[in-house]
Amino acid sequence: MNSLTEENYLKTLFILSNETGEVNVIDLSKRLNIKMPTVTSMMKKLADKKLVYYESYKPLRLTEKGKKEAGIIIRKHRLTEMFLVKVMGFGWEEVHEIAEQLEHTRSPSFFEKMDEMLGYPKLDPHGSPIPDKNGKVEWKKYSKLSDCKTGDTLKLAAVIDSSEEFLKFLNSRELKLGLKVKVKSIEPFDGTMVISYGKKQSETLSHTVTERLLGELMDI
Amino acid sequence: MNSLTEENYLKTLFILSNETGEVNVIDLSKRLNIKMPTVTSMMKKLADKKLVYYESYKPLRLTEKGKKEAGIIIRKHRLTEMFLVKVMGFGWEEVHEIAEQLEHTRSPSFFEKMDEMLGYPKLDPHGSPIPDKNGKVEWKKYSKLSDCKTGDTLKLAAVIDSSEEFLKFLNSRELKLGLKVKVKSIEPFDGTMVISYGKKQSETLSHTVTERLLGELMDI
DNA sequence: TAATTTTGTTAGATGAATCTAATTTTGTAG
DNA sequence: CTACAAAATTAGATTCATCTAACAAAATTA
Ligand SMILES: [Mn+2]
Ligand SMILES: [Mn+2]
Ligand SMILES: [Mn+2]
Ligand SMILES: [Mn+2]
Repeated sequence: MNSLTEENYLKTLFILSNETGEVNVIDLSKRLNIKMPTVTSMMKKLADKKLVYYESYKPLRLTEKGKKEAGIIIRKHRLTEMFLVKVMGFGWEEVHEIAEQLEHTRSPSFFEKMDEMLGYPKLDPHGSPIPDKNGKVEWKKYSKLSDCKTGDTLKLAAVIDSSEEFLKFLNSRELKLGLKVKVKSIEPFDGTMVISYGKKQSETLSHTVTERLLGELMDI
Repeated sequence: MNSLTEENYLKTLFILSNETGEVNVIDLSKRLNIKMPTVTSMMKKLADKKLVYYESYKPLRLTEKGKKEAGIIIRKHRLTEMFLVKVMGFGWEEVHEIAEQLEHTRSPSFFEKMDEMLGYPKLDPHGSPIPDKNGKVEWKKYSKLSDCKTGDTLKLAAVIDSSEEFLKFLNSRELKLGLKVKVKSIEPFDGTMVISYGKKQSETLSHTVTERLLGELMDI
């Protein structure tokens, strides 16, 4: 069995790999708020457990075993988020922190039951895919709103950031997944966008916001 | 904030105090499966935090602060058990181990929501009272079935042991809380009882079982 | 009361997960 | 190609929670 600490390293390494391809010690260190020497020694420990390939000064990579275990933790995290929203009535902005804790619960039947009650969902409340019981996951390739051009229409499908602050901001603008947003103009200097969606005729979003919104580009 | 480890000591000390009055190092040690020197040093630490009164060779006692914190953990444990049974459909024999983990979750709103969904229950699935938000709890004084005499009728209200094995045994005999059981005879040698309840005309229970069953004595 | 058993404490060690400081390796910019 | 900066590693310390071994106090038994 892996400790809670090890689980957090595995999960974060898995997610970073899918975000950015290569993951270096410093990346994990920043994401986990843990100093680099600590990360190095944990990588050696995980390598001993055959969960990570580790070679000094080389990028960090999960083994197949590591990917599987990480995927299962992410599964538990995302099922929990879905459960908190759909069954318990939490807002999507409230669930990430709670799931961060519950994801370490050791009880297959607890998550089985959630899955069943939810009707075997494929996505979490933030649009991220829920890995299957073997930790396997298909990552859809969405476009970032920030990469759209004037005139494009994007159907929002996922957020890149599940923090309470960001999601509260989206709530305040009535931005939710499923909405079709149209790019009305882009400020060349800093990428600020003016968009329209639903009843909103023109809403201004900073680049910081638009690069955290993913969706499918609609033709027309 | 207290660590998960500290929380388990507090909770166990609280429960043992109410079970047996005085609690000594050896009692906590046995209940937690932790060696006595470890318990002693943890008691010193909790005393520094004003959660426990500690004097060498004296019984262990929680301070008011300690009782409150312990009560709140027990509240989370018992609300969780109730939630697992009533909302998620687990059997009463399956929930203790899961609650043992979830009780350490740091999220007041998570337990608020459970409480709300359950309609502010006063008892957990094993008949134990759920402490209020300040950790206060009223322990009802029930009679043990093992203390009953031939001819007595006891309305089952709580079990003393929430382990999966014991509750599965009760399930196998269709023994549940709320049932009225009548003592038909008692073997003087070892206290084995023959009882009747529901459709069962005569069921034989060992002392080990009857001393774990609590209820209210019915007159008549 | 004296001997023995039980309970509790002290002392010192260990492993997990973290840190800081110092050093080394790698990458980059002139 | 050298110098500097960034990234990574090594070495050594710290804190938490645990253990074993040795000793001491309290309780029980004879
Ligand atoms: Mn999340
Ligand atoms: Mn976590
Ligand atoms: Mn329980
Ligand atoms: Mn616990």
